[in-house]
Amino acid sequence: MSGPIKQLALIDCNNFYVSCERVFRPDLSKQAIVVLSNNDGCVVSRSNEAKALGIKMGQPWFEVKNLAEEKNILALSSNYALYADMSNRVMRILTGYAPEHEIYSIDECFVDLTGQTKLRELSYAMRERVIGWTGIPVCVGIGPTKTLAKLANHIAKKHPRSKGVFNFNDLTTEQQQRILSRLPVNEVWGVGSRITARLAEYKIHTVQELREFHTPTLRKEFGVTLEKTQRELQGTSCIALEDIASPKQQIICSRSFGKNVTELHVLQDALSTFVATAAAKLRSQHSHAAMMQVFLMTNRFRQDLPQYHPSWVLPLPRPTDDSLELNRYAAWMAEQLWKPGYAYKKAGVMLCEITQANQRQGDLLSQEVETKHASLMGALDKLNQRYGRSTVKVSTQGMTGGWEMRQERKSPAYTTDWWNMPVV
DNA sequence: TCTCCGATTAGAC
DNA sequence: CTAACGGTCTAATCGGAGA
Repeated sequence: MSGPIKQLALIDCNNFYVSCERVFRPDLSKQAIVVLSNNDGCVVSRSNEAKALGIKMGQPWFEVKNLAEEKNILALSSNYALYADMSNRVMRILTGYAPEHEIYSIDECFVDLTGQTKLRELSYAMRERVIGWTGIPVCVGIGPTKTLAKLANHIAKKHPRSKGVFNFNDLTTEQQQRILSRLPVNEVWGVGSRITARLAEYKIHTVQELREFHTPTLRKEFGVTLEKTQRELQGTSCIALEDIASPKQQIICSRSFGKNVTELHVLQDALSTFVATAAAKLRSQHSHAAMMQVFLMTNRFRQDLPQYHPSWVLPLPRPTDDSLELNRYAAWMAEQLWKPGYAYKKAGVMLCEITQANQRQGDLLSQEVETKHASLMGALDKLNQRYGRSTVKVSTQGMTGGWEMRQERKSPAYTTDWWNMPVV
C-alpha cells in the first residue's frame, strides 16, 4: 500500500501583501513597508526591512505609529481586491504543475510532485516562473506530509543558502534529527503559543522532542489533534490533501466601524451591507441557510465605557439565500438587540445551518415566488460581479454612512479598477 | 448515567 | 479629525440540560 515516499510541496509567497504592493511600486523594493488589517487596525504583513526594525506580526498600528514615522516605514491599508487578483495569478501557475493540489490560503498552495523527475530543478523552475510571471517571490518546501512540507518551507524561507527551495526528503535520518533539534516547537503547523507553553511543562521545546515524545501521554494530555501532528512529523500522513474545496459550514460578515455607532438605523444600514456580502457568498456556493445570527459589540478595549455584547440567533422558517428576506430578519434582530446609551464598535451577521440548494425540499405553494427571487438574486450577483460589488444594493444598504472602516492609506486598485491603471 | 448541543478554546493566515 | 487593538473559518473539547 505504501508506494514511494510522497514528494509534497508547499509553495508559500513571501510577505504576500507587501509583495503585491511592490509589484506595482518597484521603487519601494528596498523600502520598509507594513500592510495594515481592516480599519487600519493591526500589522498583517511586513517587509523584511520592517521585520528587522522590530515590528511584530499582529501588532496594533497605534503602538507602531511613532516608530514607523521615526524609521520611515511606509504603512498601507489592505487592498484585498489587489491581493485576491495576484493570488489567482500565482495559483494558476502553481496548480498547472500537478493535478493533485490544494489551494490552502490566499498565499499558499500544496502541490503533489510525487513521481516527477528532477525535483530540484523543477522546484527552482516553479519558483522562477512565479517570480517572473507575477513578480511575487515564493519559497518551496517539500516533505512526505503536509506538516513536514510546511516545516521545509520554513527552512527554505529562513536559510539563504537554500535559495528558496528545501526538500526534507533529501535528508538522512541523522540530518533530519539534527535540523529538527534546532527548530523550536512553535514553528510546527498546529502548535501555537498556548500549546507551546504547555509543552514546555513536559520539557518539549524542539520539533525533534515533540517528534519522539511518548505518544499515549501526548494523546492523553493534548488530544487527537496534536497526536496527528506528531505522526505527521514522523512521516505518516494524517492530514489529507483536500483537492476540492468543501462548501462553508458557516458564513460570517462582520466589521469594526471607523467611528462609534450610536444610532439604530446606522447599525441596520451596516448590517444590510454585511447581509448582502454574506448572502452573495452563500449563493456563490449554491447553498441555503436555515439559521441567522446577528451580534453587536461595544469596544472591548475601552473598559472605561459601558460594555454590551448582545447576539440573537434566529432559526429561519425555511432555508433561504434571499438577501431581501435575510435583510428583514437582520434589521428586526438589530432592533431587538439595540439599546440606547452604548457606543457600538463592531457588528456582524452569521449564516449557519447551511445546506446545498439542490438537497433542499421544495415547497409547492411558494415555488413561483421562489423562482422569481432566485432570478432576481442571480441578476444582482451578475451585475455586482461584472461592475463591482455594490453596483446594485439592497434597500437602505449604504444610505446613511457613518460606519465605514478607516482606510487612510490604501494603494490604487491597480489590477481591478481600470481608472486607476497607472499610465505607462 | 448518557447523550446531545451550545459555548469555549486553539489554531491558521 | 479623532481616538486609536482584524476578519473568517474549522475541529476538538468542555460542561450543563434534559432524557
